[in-house]
Amino acid sequence: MTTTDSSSDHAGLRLAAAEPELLAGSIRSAGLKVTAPRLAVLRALTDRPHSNADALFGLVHAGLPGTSLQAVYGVLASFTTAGLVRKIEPAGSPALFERRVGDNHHHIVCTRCNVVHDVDCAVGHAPCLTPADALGFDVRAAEVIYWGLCSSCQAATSNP
Amino acid sequence: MTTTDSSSDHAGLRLAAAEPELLAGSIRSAGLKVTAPRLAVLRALTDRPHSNADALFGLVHAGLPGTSLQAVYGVLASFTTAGLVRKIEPAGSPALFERRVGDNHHHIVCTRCNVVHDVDCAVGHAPCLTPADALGFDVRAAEVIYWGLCSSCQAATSNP
DNA sequence: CATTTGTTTTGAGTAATTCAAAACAATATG
DNA sequence: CATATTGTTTTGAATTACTCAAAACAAATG
Repeated sequence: MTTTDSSSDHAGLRLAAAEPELLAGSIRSAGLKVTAPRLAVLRALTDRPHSNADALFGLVHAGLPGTSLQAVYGVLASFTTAGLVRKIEPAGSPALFERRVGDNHHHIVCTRCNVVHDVDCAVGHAPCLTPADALGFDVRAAEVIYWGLCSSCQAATSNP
Repeated sequence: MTTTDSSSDHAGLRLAAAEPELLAGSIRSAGLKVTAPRLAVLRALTDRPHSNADALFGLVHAGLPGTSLQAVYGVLASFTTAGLVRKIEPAGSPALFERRVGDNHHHIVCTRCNVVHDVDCAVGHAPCLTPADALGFDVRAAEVIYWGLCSSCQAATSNP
């Protein structure tokens, strides 16, 4: 664990020290207790958006060896219901998580290497939120996933 | 097994008799052998689009008790790769299958009762096929899922 | 009708995730 | 600041949806 100097609040914010406080702050303001596994998951997710539970477990466990995979699942579940992270579930992939929430953004997934990137939708502000015929549904969200080949995989495919 | 009268091709098509032939025809023209489990799965999928493997197994097994769940998975896999059915995988749900393929249509899912309906996209012919920034991807498909409350669930929610 | 090729059965295995009880830790309270 | 309360994590097991592999079997082909 990094040295958390509790008297550091008198000084100017140094980035390395400030970051854990920011993470703790967002956990606290989501109404959740701040714990070491939660900080570690949130930091891992900051560094590696679109990670799955297993990858996050690997990152977290490296710095905090006591942490269990189930704890990571638990942290992710509480974060997701608290609106602190967003869970995405592309076909054929385990669930992925990201901190970018509250905006209406979508994803583009490479069918070959499975890399995921964020994309904003083409159609203005609230893209595709109105289907041609909502069939009486009260539509609350529209989820768009683009599938294709990322540029590296296009390159790898043309020169094999 | 229904009586397959191979001499029936001389007569006019009766609907009850014609249907198995139509099903067989589409299996054959997908380059697949026609078998009883395949006919049964395709028929079940005609009657109940957006079914999962388990539900299809139930329907198929009722009429063809020898059929195994793995056979249903096998049939669905071959149908999917042959382009005869489409597999959709909404978040939090097992995979669903439908016969409506080749057109660009999307889905609307009830967050309460999980009912699924087809929808055409609002934005013309190839909806959302162009993300704001494709990030160098060669985009091949766009998948849209709308989430909301279906009309029955809206009613059930307002008068509890 | 025999052969080939593809399909299904049977049985086992796996990945991702969830559940439950007990141990434990963070915040609220006296 | 000690303690109670509540929420979190650990440990261990279970479950769901799905895949794999070998042997038995059936459809199409010549």
